[in-house]
Amino acid sequence: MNLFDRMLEEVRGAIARLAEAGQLPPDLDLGRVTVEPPRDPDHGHMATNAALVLARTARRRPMELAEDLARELGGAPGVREARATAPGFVNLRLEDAVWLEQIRCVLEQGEDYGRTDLGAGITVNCEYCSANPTGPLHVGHGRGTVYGDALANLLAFAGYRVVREYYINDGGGQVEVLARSLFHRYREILGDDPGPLPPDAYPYPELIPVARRIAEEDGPVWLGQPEEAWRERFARAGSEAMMARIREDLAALGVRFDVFTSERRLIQEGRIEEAVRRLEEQGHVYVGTLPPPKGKPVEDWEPNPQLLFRASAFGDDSDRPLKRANGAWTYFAADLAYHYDKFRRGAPLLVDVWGADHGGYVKRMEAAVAALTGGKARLVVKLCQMVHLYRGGQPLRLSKRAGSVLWLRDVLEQVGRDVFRFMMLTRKNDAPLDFDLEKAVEQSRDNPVFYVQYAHARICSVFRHAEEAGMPTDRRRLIAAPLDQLRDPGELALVRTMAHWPRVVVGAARHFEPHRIAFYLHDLAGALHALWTRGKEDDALRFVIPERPQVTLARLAMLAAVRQVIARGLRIMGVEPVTELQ
RNA sequence: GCGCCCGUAGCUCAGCCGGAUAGAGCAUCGGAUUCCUAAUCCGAGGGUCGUGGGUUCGAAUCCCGCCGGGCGCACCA
Repeated sequence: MNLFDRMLEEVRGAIARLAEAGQLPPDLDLGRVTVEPPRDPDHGHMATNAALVLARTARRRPMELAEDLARELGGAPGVREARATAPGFVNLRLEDAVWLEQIRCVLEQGEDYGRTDLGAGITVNCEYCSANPTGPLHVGHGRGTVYGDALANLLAFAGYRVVREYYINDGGGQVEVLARSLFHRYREILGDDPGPLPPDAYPYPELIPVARRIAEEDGPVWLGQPEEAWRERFARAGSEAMMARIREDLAALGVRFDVFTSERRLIQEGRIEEAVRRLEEQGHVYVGTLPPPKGKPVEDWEPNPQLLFRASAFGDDSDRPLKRANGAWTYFAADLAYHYDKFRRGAPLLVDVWGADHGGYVKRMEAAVAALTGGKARLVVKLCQMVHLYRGGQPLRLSKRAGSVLWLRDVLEQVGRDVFRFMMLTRKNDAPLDFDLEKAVEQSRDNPVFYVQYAHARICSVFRHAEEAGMPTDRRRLIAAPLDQLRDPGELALVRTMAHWPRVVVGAARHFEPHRIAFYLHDLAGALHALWTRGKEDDALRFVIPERPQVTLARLAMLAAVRQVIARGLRIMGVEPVTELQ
């Protein structure tokens, strides 16, 4: 249990004692009682709002109740001071030893320090990336993929059983476009002049080798054939080749999925009919005509009766088509079947990471999950906003039409996986993100990646020096270090920041916000850098002092613990901690 | 027109389930390097938290209106 939860228990105990003594009514609702670090460190290490929250129902003045609580808490183990302050907070100061003991916890628990059972072993299916198999990943895909991957790491650390899943959209119209694009290249290769590339075709040169392989394997047999004859062949070859390329891109990003699910396969296995039948049984499906779209007028709009899902009964703004006017299943129908499939594979919590341009799709998917699972599954959709690319402060103008796309792979080659991953997590998911290729490569001081990496590397450097000086650095000795040697306010501030880690994990996991890890690591690195510099000004504060082995051992233990927490945080972000920078 | 997201310092953004005098980085200005990595540190200036109401002990945070920006709005994905 982390320190804040431990103190919350003490607060609850104090409230129970007051209730027993008749100074508080029994059975108060303690749901809103919190123990948090105060914004202003002068107020103490922790503060509880208990008196403020309970005053009304207890019919007590907040300040008086706070004073009663402070009196009770003053005697709690590890509490040095408990003081009531206006308007009714109780500020707590803990014994230094309590904080310092966290060092030993970190060293003993290692990678597990900060792990929580928040998820209670519940299976969560995280679906992210899921880029169409029609081309390589670009930078926008990169953001959602990094976010999803870090979120999956975070949830796993927070006690969920995590399934990482990629949905391959290989069943719809976009792979037919891919097939036509490939066929165009195929004709070019075989000298059967197809004319200029049609405007809706994918212009990527990455398609040329795929077309060439078809030409080599099949020869000219498809020339002059109608689309129905070659579509399947080209669509299959194209999507498989592009998925192979996407898997390479994912590997370059350091992302691994547990499951790849193919839309085409879901369709072939009759899953759509199955899911729609289930909705039908519950009376959520009907044939009807939707009103015309409200946005820009659609020129070829005609009122058509369609098979519809009664999404409006589940909070959506309108009912949604399951079949097109031509009778084919819609993408939504397949996606609905897909989500039902994920639920039936054993995940009551479904997390989808989408681009912000799919925001209009959220409600209908939530409605579908609610209807299909009878409310037994919860769908959480996280939208990632756009990435704006810059180079040296100048916005990068890219246009798909002109074929000037910046592939993720190229960016990774330029800036490196770790920089890219960290930068993608320096904003919360629903805020747009500026990414400057030049600054990221520069490794300049306004690059937060290196600020954090530098802290880790500095600690590694201290250990190298300690070993050269013949100081013990093994884990066993560090765990037994005399932590009471750490008395400097800077040391204690660093240790307290480090001890916030379990809290950060819980907050980040509860809100599905891995960016909080990045901001926390920046703070922790800052506390380390500050302490470091004081050692340059005052010899007594240097980490390694050969003449004072006890102090040195305690400081090395502290540094080892901080390094452990930084490394853990970086790994959740999918960033490799470095041991030196040059 | 409707839905979702956003609006916090000159710029880019944090702000945890409502909490105390609203924070960080960049930029500007002033300092710190014999010695564990200066890719660092210390300090200063800079904010009506878009705006108007409401809820309450307390609102950047929750609710409503308005203004401004982004995304989306049958039969694509």
